[in-house]
Amino acid sequence: MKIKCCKNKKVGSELKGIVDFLKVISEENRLRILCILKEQEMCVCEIWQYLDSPQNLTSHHLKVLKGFSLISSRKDGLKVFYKLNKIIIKKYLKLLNKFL
Amino acid sequence: MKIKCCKNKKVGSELKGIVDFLKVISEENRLRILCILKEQEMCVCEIWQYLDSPQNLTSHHLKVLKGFSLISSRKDGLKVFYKLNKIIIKKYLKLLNKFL
DNA sequence: AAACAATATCAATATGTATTGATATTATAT
DNA sequence: ATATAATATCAATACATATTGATATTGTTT
Repeated sequence: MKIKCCKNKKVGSELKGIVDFLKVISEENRLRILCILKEQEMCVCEIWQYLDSPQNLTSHHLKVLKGFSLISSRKDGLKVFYKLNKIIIKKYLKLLNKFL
Repeated sequence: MKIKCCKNKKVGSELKGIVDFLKVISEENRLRILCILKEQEMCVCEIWQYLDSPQNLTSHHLKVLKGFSLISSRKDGLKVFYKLNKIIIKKYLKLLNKFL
């Protein structure tokens, strides 16, 4: 019996990567941020009002998402605009679909 | 600006459902259990040895997965065999892919 | 330079979830 | 009936993560 995700080292570490990705997106605010940014680029002040979540908390979630390269940002004056990193997200989704 | 996942009630509750699903599978042992069961039906005593996770903890994770209908079980003497509920899992993956 | 607006950071706390150890349950075998 | 094997449950603890409140940073406007 060769169970891939338990015996194979490469597959095992891929699985850990997926788990980390899932931990990041399994939070309501963060998943919502991704959904919002799927439709359009947006600045923080708009995002946190859409979420109905305080500014600092939203900022923190954005940092987590960015730390995982699921989103990227550009500065424009006072504002910081975030946008979705569709390629990275697709990569993880593909991997997840392969595993499940 | 009509951001679906924030304004639309139905979409919003779908999102919460996805989050719950993601919370369940974003745990290494549980995801691994799903991967194992993808390949074959298996009893608890085999599963926990594959995972290298104690019996009671494995049993607990199985309960969580079953509570979400991601797996189902049948009894055969002393042993309990678990198998993947592929249809439910596919349903959630499809939904997730729609959102991201 | 001072005031303001948008964003980020940080420490403290709260909340949730995984893990452990001990024990209960269920079915089988002697 | 007793002993054993497989699984499940439960309370206690440990650990991780989200949230809050206060403050810092950065760029803009006057």
